[in-house]
Amino acid sequence: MKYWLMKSEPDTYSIDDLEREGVNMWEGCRNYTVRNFFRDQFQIGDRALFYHSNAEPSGIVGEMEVVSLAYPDPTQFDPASDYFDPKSPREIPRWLAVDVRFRRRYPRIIPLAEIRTIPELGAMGVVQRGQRLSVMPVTPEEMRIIRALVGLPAED
DNA sequence: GCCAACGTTGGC
DNA sequence: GCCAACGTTGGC
Repeated sequence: MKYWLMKSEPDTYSIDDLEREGVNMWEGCRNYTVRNFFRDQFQIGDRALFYHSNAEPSGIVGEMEVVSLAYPDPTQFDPASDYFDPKSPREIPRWLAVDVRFRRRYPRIIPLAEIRTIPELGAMGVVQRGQRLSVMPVTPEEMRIIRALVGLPAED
């Protein structure tokens, strides 16, 4: 099982939305590194931290579970979508999506400012200057530390 | 709202 | 295939 961190602006899609809906298609990623993570590394059962970006405060707000393998993101073919990509060939879709399921909301937000104070979390992409990937891997040790911050066991 | 960082695009 | 211009991300 792999661990991930996935960012969303809560004004666009928040953990409240995911908690209400249960399962959601994580669509609209238009970055090749993220596309390759989806294609090559995402597995059903992987866990992901839900991170609110451009938020007050920005930080980790809960966890979700990957419940599908990657599949072509339908929004790339939808002219009405903000994510429409007219250059993506239908036969070889350029962009992928995965389905995620709500697992838990943390009892409190873990703000980015707090993550920055923990030396063992210094390698996380989310604390690194200029790191803008919306999906990035998290190590088991980082996951353990983050869960401990909110009183959860390392395994669940 | 500002702006640094960096991925992507496109001219050549 | 280089690289400048442009657009986007996202913290502050």
